[in-house]
Amino acid sequence: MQAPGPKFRRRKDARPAEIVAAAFEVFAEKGFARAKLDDIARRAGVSKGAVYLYFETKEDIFRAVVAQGVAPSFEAALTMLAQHPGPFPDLARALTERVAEIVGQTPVGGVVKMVIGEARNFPELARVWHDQLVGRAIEALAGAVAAAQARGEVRPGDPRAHALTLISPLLVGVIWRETFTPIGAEPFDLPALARLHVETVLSGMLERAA
Amino acid sequence: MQAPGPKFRRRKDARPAEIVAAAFEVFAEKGFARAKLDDIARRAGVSKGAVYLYFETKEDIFRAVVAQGVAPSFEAALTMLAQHPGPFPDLARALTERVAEIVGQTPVGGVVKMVIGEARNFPELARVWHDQLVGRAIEALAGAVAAAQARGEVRPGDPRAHALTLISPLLVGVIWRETFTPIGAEPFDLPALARLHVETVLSGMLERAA
Amino acid sequence: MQAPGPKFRRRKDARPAEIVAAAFEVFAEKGFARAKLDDIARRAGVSKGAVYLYFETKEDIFRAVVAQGVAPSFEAALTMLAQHPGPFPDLARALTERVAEIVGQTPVGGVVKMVIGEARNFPELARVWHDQLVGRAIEALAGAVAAAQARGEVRPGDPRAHALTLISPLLVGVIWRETFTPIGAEPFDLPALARLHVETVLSGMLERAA
Amino acid sequence: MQAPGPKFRRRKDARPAEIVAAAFEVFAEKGFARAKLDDIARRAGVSKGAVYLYFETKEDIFRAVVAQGVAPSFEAALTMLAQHPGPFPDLARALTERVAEIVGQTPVGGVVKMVIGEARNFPELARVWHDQLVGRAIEALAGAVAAAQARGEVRPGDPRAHALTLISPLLVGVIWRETFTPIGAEPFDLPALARLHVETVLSGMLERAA
DNA sequence: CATGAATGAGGTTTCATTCAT
DNA sequence: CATGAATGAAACCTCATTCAT
Repeated sequence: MQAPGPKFRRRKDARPAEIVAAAFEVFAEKGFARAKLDDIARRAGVSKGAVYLYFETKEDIFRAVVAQGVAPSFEAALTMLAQHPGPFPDLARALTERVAEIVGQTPVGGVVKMVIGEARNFPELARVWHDQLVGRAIEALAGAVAAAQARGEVRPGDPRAHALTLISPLLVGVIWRETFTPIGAEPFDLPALARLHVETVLSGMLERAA
Repeated sequence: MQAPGPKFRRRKDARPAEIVAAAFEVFAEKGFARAKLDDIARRAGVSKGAVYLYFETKEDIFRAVVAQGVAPSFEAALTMLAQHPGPFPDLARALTERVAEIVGQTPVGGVVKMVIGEARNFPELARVWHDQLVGRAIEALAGAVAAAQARGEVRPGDPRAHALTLISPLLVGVIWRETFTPIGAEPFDLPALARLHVETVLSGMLERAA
Repeated sequence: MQAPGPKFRRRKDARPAEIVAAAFEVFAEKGFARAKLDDIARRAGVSKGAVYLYFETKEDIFRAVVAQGVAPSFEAALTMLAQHPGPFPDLARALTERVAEIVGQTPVGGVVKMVIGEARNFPELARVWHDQLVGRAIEALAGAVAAAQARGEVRPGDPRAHALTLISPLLVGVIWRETFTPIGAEPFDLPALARLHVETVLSGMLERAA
Repeated sequence: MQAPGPKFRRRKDARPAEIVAAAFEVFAEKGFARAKLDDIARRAGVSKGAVYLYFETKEDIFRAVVAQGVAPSFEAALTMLAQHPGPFPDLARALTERVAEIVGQTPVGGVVKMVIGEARNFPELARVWHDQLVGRAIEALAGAVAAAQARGEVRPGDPRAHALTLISPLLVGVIWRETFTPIGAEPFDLPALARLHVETVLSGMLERAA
């Protein structure tokens, strides 16, 4: 009933990761809707049908891509945040440095773009990203700020707002890279940005010794 | 000089704007690909065919939405930036306050989301946004920073980076509102955030009187 | 060293029959098109590839199912018909009783459904069923009726029509069971139906003793 | 609006019926699964897309075809059954004659085949057919039988079984026509069959005047 | 012999765009 | 100018069939 065709090798274990990797590239490049299954499959080196051996639908692949994007080594940064005992400036410097590294060396940017662009269409994904990453990070950082405030290290003010002040430029830096660098806009040097930013903000946040 | 025409003459001229307004809502809600011409037409109160009397393609509508969705509101802020004569802190406070207002009272958020999500698919739009808005804003702000640095008001460091430090939290605040508030995440109070942020950063940016 | 258990000694010869049995269930449940090779293989306890060691195509399996689904059970009834020497009422009673049994104890119903539903798509199957079973049965029964008419036992009238009168309710009973019982319709008691029916019809068919 | 008007393009009112008619032919010929939307559209003289202006899915078209198949003038027969006041033999003769007519002149046969073949996959359709047609007919006929039994006109026995005896040959006749006539089997003359059958059965059902 | 991962043609469904009215 | 029925090119997804292991 169906036509024959050539075969390839069997790589059951490796396939899903290969497909997710290929899908990541295509989704990051085209967005969800313009990404074609055909492209994903071709880039993964498999047939369209093979993709459906591992994922139920195109949305499922997207979910896998975004969910996997949560992982990359932010865990370490979050743990650092939650447990850091020392003075606030040290924490802030270590954290922004670490985040700048991650952001510079992993493709989080692509995922961030996807999450922002498809949050309305995939609310579960927005929720996962909030609950497991962004929300946790903000709360943890706000917690550290509040503790520092209690110790008199940091000036008063909504700790969540302080937290946003601290990490926003890095996020905007990634978005800039994803959005404007491809059309030739001058890029930002993220590590340098991070260093300058953290010192500026620390100077402003810390209670001045009168 | 002519006498005003019949009533629905006015309506005729208003059509394109009505369509763009309707399209804006649909695009902001669904994203480009999931927005249906049918929805746009219905929400604009016209037939699908009528849309094609004013726009060539769906992409054209999108371009119009993105082009018109923001520029007007920000023009004033940009002018303020370009011409502000006074000391840097005054400018920074005026600017962030103005931006927080705009961001709180207009649907820029939706457009920002679209630009980020569709930049790869519509590079001209990314370019327009960069050249006419974001890029200009950054450069103008960086210029003001550089001038203040020359006057010894602001500490050394890449002026563009300083500029990013200054406006990022507001941008992230809008993105947060578009991305995570719909799934129940705690929102940020943007004006309050702006006020706290600008004071913090100013304290840190300004050269300390020794 | 241990002697390998005999568990791997699958009854090779039984395989095709097992597959046909599994296929029968799936076809009866889903119809030809919605029956999946995967289901058939799984239900037969073999791999999909194994199915193709014994059958060329899905259609082949279907042919085997339909061909085997009937012949065995009815052969005896047909022989009875062809050879029955006694008076017509005895034959009619014996036959309907036998048919009711078969119909009650075997899954002919499923096959009947398939033949009716797929006759246009598999004309050879319709032909096989007609030539080897239904047609033969009708002709044989019509022959018995004609003989009885010749002996003056049965009233005049097209013998094939009389034959249809005699067996239709049983056939409709099976179809009812397959079609309407699953949705909760009140079922028919086939043996009771057969008994009442044959007596009614005999009373009507038989020439009245004057 | 009116008039034998423009037969060109826009036929919104006529389309659904045309599509259902075309679909009926294709479904009757191929069955649900092998019927292609393309064929249905082409036979209806429209594009594939146009079909989806009037029906949500292929299944919907099928539902419309089957639901419409319930209508054809059985209503009159059912009313006749429910209200017939006269003696049972008159009712039986009128009814079988009417049913034979309907069955001979309308394409119920095709629908019957569909209902039998797809009952498991479309249980709602089986239910509609049972509740609105077949079940009602059986119950009404059984009611008439029971009334006749109460008047001493008809011999004892389950009234539903008597009802099945009465109408089964006609149903089997239609199925035969759909299943075996296309492959060259000798057809049945349904009106003649109906006449012979009803007389036979009546002779057998009626209480003999002792 | 047996397995099951892989293939890819084929079918359904969507929706931007057109054009007769 | 407006309408909205109609089009048809994609795009997703299924599953019979094959063949390397």
